[in-house]
Amino acid sequence: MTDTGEPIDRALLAGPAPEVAPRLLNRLLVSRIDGNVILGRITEVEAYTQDDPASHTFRGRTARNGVMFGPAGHLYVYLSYGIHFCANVVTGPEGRGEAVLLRALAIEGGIEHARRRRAGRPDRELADGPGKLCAALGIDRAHDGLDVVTDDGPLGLFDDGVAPPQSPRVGPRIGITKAVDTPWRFRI
DNA sequence: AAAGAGATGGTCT
DNA sequence: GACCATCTCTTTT
Repeated sequence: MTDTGEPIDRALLAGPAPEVAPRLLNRLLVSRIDGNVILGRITEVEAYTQDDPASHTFRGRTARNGVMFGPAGHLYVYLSYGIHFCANVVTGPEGRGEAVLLRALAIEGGIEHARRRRAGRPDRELADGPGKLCAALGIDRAHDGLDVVTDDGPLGLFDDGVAPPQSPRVGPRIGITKAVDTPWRFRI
């Protein structure tokens, strides 16, 4: 089995999303969906909190966003623009309604499976967007609520010893219309 | 290289 | 019935 290190510490995810987000850079997201093992290193993320007008949780709990109010370390998956799935890692204390959107990955293992799921695209475009990374790894709404801080699920977050960047590139988030100046986007 | 527009469906008002 | 935490393809510079 590939050396992916160990699952990341759930306690690390219990902090505020804007603090957790940059620490997820360079972690490994491992997919075993449909029996295909794919490793992706996280290269871009965004933080969303409950006080944040751009967040799905800003107006309170609904059927869709319920997972974001649950315990840290679970995955919040939603359908974007009726076409693409987007995946978030829930952060903060239970009841708080915040998460980190996974925006981009560098595929480091099982790339042949990612290529098949993203047929016709060059390697650098396999997972360089939130919808694209879900397509490449096979993530869909069946995975909403899944615990990703475990070493034996279909999806897992791992720390293989590569440190997060000391000075990630920080800037405003993408594709939103509210709180457009809040600098909660982090990338390598 | 940049800009524009259509696709497409669930969620919430 | 409006509004999207997007992507891709087409058209224009």
